[in-house]
Amino acid sequence: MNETVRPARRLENRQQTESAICQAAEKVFAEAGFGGATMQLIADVAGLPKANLHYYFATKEDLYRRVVRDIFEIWLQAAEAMDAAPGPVEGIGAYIDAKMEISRRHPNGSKVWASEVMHGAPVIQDYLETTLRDWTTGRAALIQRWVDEGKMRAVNPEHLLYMLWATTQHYADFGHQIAVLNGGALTEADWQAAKASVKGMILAGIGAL
Amino acid sequence: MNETVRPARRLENRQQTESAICQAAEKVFAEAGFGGATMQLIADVAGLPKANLHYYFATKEDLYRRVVRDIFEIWLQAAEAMDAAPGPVEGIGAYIDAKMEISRRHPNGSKVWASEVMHGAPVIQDYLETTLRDWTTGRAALIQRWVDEGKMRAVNPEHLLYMLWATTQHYADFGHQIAVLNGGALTEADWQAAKASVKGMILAGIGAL
DNA sequence: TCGTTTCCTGACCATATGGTCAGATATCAG
DNA sequence: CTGATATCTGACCATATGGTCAGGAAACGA
Repeated sequence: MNETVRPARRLENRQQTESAICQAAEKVFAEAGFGGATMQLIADVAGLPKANLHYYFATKEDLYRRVVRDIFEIWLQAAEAMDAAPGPVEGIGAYIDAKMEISRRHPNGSKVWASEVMHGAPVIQDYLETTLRDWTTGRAALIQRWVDEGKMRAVNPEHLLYMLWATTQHYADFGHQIAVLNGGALTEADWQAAKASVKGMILAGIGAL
Repeated sequence: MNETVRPARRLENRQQTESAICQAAEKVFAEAGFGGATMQLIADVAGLPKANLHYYFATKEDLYRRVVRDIFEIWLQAAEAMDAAPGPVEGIGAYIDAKMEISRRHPNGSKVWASEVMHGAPVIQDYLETTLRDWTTGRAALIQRWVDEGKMRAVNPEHLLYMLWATTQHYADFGHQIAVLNGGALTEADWQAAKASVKGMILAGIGAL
């Protein structure tokens, strides 16, 4: 029951295997969607027998839930950059940087989340209604404070947040489309340009530049 | 072979049935993804026997391809508003209005497209490489012209287009999430506010307001 | 009316999938 | 070393799915 009781050797193995499964699952779920993904394929990618997956995750949905939760945690952490900031230029700028970096490093997680929401959030409805809602309310209030203090143009805070999510996640979710139009995957320089473009547009849009 | 030869009664029936199938398919594909959608469910939604679907569309992929193509056509039409415009305020403003309206009226089509692209565009790769690429090149040139004429701030035209797509389609693709955060589906007033917010932010962002 | 073509459909099939389970294997505490 | 526990896996199963097909019904031209 208690994981701290579990011996070192086994615990290490367990974490390693679980991590491999999650990584494989994230990739497969992102590329095929929940319905299109198969436990067999995830097992193959992870290099494990299918039955072993069911030892770690009872059902496909359990595994999926874990993958979605992971990306959500990552996003929540990225938001902390926004809180300590003295104003919108630093706060929103840092948030954009962080979100863009996540789109670059975790494109599959972003896709899984997008897919889940698009399908009506059947397994993460509670996250939306609790954690995300609270988070949104708090940041909207922060933005409103900046507006009241005359640090930025009077924009609707919620819609600004939607725009931040939309623009940054677009580079993950629609990465394939962008790559095709770009004539190949984005280079380091391309990513810097993308980041600068998004930041420049939005900061100018809120009148903070 | 030639459809104009087909008698009126049959032609009318055929179009009606085909339309019903496409409408049902769009809904089901959007809600379940390509892999998760079943011909049986599409048939049920359309109110037809499953075998009948296969009379109109040989395979699931054929039907899917049709649905994706339909939304793509709609988007292409929306772009025409941009061309005749004398400058960015009218052109981009009209484009945002049109895209937002499509997000509102055809959220399912937008989701199907997003899902397709996220999965690596297995069936519409050619659209991306031909039609969409040409379209993008043309509009980027138009935007660059506006920049050169001093009608707007010097922004990267491609990234501006990505931002336009991201922000407008977000209201369709993530409509569920937005509805939850909004405490219910967007009302007419909410949509007007969303439209105004997106337009205001972006037009200010490109220095055209 | 009549033969022809198009349209429709229930029943069926091969296959793939999520999940199970008994038994083998490895690791552990004592 | 030994018994107990956790981990692993090949073989298996019930079910669901995309797709087929033979034959019936409806619409058509003449």
